[in-house]
Amino acid sequence: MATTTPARERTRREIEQQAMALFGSRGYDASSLQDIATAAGCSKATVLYHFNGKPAVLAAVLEPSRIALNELVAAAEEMPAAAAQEFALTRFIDLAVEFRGLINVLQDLLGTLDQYPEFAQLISAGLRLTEILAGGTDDQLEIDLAKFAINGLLGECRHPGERSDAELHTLCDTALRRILRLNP
Amino acid sequence: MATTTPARERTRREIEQQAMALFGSRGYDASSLQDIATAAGCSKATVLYHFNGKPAVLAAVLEPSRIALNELVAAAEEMPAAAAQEFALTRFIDLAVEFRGLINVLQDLLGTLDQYPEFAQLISAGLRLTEILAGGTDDQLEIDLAKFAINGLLGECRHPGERSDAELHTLCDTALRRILRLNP
DNA sequence: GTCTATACGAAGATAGAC
DNA sequence: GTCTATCTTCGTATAGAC
Repeated sequence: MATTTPARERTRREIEQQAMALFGSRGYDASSLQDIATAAGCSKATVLYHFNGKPAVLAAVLEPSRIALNELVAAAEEMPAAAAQEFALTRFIDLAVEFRGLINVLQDLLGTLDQYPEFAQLISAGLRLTEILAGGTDDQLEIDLAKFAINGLLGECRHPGERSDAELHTLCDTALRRILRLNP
Repeated sequence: MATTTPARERTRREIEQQAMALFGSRGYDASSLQDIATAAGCSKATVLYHFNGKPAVLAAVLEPSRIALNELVAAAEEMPAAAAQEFALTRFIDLAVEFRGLINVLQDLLGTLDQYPEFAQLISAGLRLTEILAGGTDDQLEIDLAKFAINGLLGECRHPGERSDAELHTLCDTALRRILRLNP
């Protein structure tokens, strides 16, 4: 079962890759199924044969970041609160910088994301991350401040080319530490 | 010229109000011209007679907040930097809370907003606000932090009904003061 | 001046031929 | 598996009734 899919999944992966490039550069809404199909060298119907609608294409594109976020949260939940907070802060900034091309997509969809069951796990991981970043406190204000910080971070990661990875990293680290009152 | 438009502008205002309600509850993209026309009790073509395209409807809906933001920035620019910073912080939070129903719309459109000349002034006012909130410094990190704060604030104002105005106000005030290192 | 009726191209999605 | 043809609805544009 390891020698898989010689030509079988080739089209699917091609669609996925082209969709990722288009979503990253133009955003989700501005990338039509026709655009994706043309870029992948197939027809619109073929895209919809491999993926059950446009949101499913997006879900496939976001899969690697979803897995990474889940692993981050799972690892943090094994730690005591203070260590988890520090761990989540640094690792989440790493993730945001690494996948920053896709954050455009998330921001495009944040308002309607909860309408798609494909993204339920992504949303719940985001909520758990919020609580971890808040340091495990019960104080609703601190939890809301952590959410505030995540929103700011997502907004900052949307403009590729303006900053280097290192600059973006510094900015996010400074902002999160100030909001969460964590020393560097 | 004061006794104006008995029935003249009634349809226009009705369209504007219904569009504001729809944009606020469902977002811009999810509200079609047909939805707006039906809610206003007229046809799609009538909407387009009064407004030169869907973005023009949005511009009309955003007009009050645009004016308020411009007045805020203009007033702040008459003050010394430190006073302007404090003034902009408190007044901008007031505005964000007051118009929070429309912030969904802004977030929907932030990625493509610069494609519409209707919103150039709104964007430039936002940029000037960022500099004022940064306290008039030249430090790019501090300016970026102010932008970070605005992004967080916009993100927080999107969920109506979850918090009271007072709670939202407290949250934004705390977050902005922590990021900008301003004492309460 | 105000509005309705109608048409156009492009979007997402489906059915059925090959 | 992949295609063409077709459906509905979207935003937009125009012609013409009142």
